Amino acid sequence: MKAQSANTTTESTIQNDFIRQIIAEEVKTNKNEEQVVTRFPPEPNGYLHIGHAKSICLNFGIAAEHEGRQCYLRFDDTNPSKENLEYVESIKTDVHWLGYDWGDRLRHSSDYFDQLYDYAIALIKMNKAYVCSLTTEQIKESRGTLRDQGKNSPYRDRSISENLDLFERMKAGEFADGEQVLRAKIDMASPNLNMRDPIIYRIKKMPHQMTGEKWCIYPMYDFTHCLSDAIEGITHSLCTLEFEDHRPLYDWILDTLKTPRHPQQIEFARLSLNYTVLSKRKLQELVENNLVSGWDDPRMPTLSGMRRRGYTSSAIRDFCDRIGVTRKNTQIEMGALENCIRKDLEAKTVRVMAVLKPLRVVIENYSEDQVEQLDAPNHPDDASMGTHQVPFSRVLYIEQEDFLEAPPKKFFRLAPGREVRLRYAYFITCQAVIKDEKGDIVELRCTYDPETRGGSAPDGRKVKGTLHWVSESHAIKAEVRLYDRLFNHPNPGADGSDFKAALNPNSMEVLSDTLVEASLANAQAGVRYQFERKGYFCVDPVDSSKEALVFNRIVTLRDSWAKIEKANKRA
RNA sequence: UGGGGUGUAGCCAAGCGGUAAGGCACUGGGUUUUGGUCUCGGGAUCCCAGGUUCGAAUCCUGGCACCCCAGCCA
Repeated sequence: MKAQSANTTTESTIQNDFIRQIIAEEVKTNKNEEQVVTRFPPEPNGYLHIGHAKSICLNFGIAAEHEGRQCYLRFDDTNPSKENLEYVESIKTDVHWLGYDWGDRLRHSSDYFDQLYDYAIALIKMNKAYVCSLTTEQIKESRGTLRDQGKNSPYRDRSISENLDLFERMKAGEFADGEQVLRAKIDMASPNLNMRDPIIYRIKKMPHQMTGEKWCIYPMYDFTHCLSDAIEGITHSLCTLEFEDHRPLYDWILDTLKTPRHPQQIEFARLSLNYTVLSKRKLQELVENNLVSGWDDPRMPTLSGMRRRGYTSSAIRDFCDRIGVTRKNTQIEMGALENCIRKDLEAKTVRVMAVLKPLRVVIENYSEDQVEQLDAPNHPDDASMGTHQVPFSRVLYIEQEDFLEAPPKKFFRLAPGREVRLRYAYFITCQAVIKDEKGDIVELRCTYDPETRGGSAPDGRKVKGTLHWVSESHAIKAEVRLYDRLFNHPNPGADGSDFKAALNPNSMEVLSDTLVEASLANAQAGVRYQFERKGYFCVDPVDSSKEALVFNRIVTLRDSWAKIEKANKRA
């Protein structure tokens, strides 16, 4: 049996956020005769990030909790100038990886272009929409400001037949981009800017990733989204807070067109994480300026980046469960995310030894030609995970930071004359320190106690420190990439400066002389390990090969010695 | 002195008139062949001010702070 509690990743906490409460109440009072249906509606104009994961978990999660289990994956592709198929594919990959399946409910807003066009015609016929011939600047001017109401367009009272004709000609390509737009006729005096005769169709003479050359007019988000929801039979249209002001328009369109269904829009706060940025625009900027290696750079908060880094989807789902869903703008600490991945990996990961920054150790009383295979459990608290063997010999390497000539208080590791345990092996005592001409330590001469094989002394004597190690002649050289937070400011760019100025120059440290234990010879791409005492690592799926292993550090272990060290320095 | 939102511990977050859950972080102890894990313990009177009530984080009034909105982006 595992020592830790069972509900780390398999059982998720029962969620009862305000949205689920609303839905539960409605189900109870049978408001929706149909079942609960949701949708995740990304625009394919970038890669998904951890913020999208929150929405995915919410939408697919809620659907899964109700009869029918329906959640659509809908690409909101109404702007061909920003969208492309590469993004579509990456989004599908990421949603699946996160553990969700849309079944046969894959849709594009562009699937509805014909219906949307008909709805626009209907609006015109109801005298609720008109073609406006004002220029972009004129529309902007007449819209008014936050304080002052707008002015009616001189084209607002065109006849229905003229509007029908003009709209038809817009569709036929008779006008240039920007020359005409279709606007909903609502109220230019509304205090809500979205209601001041919003544009619902614009001319864009460019091919669309899905519909090709068929259209040169494209519907705007506000017109498209509510109708797409209605067409699909979405019952609850969950979106982020900035769309709150759009809800009256969402409702106006559906009410005015008397759609058979009227989904309910509910807004929640988007995720914000400190020490990173979660905005497709900013992430794209990092990619385009080569400040990271790509959308899947392991330092990126994108799902593809986190996946490559070694994050598990279960940890991300757990994270989304823990942060909750509210209407409060908050900033979550990176530590909360790290806690989730540590917790997940703690239970699942095989323990191995890897010396990141090696220091040579010669065991003087161990014969040169001897090699012992020592048993090492794969997991200290889960015998069912089995064991593996690690070779021990006369020349070893330990971590440089595990030896100090002049150890401070509470330093339990190796020092001249001190005895420590080599994990799963023997107690060793440092007898001499060898330095080069510059005075740098290059080697330690130690002795071992043959009686302590396996790591405990028959006489009952204790040692405070246990070090990880590798055997020189058996170890495998590997590259290790130590990742740290991408930014060194909790809220990059918040003070009005360029967010890129807050980039952490030390967000990646590449170690090329790392030595890993022999059992890692066949480490497969994407597999995660715990390097004992150092952290969780993942075989890089892109750059690693059997000949040249590359490991990414997913996250460090909690390090209480680092805290003591810090406190020592302060004192 | 336009409209829409939000304010519970350092960070999240329950609470829905009956006397402040939980998690993360921090911190103290125990266990431990990872200074890991596990485990036990420690912190708030709920933005402020009035009011209603036997009783308010929860209701009312008035403030204050912060966020969002003036793309032919989503």
